[in-house]
Amino acid sequence: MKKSNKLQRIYNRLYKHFGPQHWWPGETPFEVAVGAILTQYTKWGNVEKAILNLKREGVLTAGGLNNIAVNELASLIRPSGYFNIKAKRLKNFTELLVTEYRGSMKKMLKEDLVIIRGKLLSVNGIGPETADSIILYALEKPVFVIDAYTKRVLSRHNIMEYDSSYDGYQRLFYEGLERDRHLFNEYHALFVRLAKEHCKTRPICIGCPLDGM
DNA sequence: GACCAGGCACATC
DNA sequence: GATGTGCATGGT
Repeated sequence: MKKSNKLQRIYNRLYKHFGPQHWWPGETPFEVAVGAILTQYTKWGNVEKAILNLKREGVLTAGGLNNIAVNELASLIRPSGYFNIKAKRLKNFTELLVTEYRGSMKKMLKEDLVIIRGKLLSVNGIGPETADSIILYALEKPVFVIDAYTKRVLSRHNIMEYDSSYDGYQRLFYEGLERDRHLFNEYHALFVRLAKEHCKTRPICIGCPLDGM
């Protein structure tokens, strides 16, 4: 069986088992991008509390975050952890958005995928996973997001060494699948669901729908 | 009360 | 290039 077919078969199995995941939770592209930064090494439930605070204060916009004092922003996002460093990261992202795209995610969306990715990666506090989450889930362009869940599932099932590089993981998907943003969106969300329910921190997966593949 | 969570930058060798 | 460390809250 070719690798490419295997990746597609895994996707088919997961989709049949779990159904569509409706990602990303967020009302606007800007909110999705903010969530991508806040969720760095942090549970989503904590991020939701921070986002609610930003909404309540009416600052969940490019202009809002650009104008608020960094220490005030830090206190609002406190529940998401690492709040001082993340406040700076949100400021850095917003600065890029304002200076390069007049504060508009729609304008950002119009630029070439590779150029956008390079600009995001040049922002202090945005690494490959955060950049790709923004590109896939906020801008709806086809990149595959590699996170701790993706790595755990693929390594548990002997498809990749856990410590392989980010690019190495991505290549696996780019070589094996159609470059389709709907597919990449659903696939990554399904990995998260699978990891949370079956491939937990313990060194084996229990009741995994991928067993026997 | 320990342990973990959807990273990233930076220092050091 | 590999390895180690700081950043911090909230749930289990």
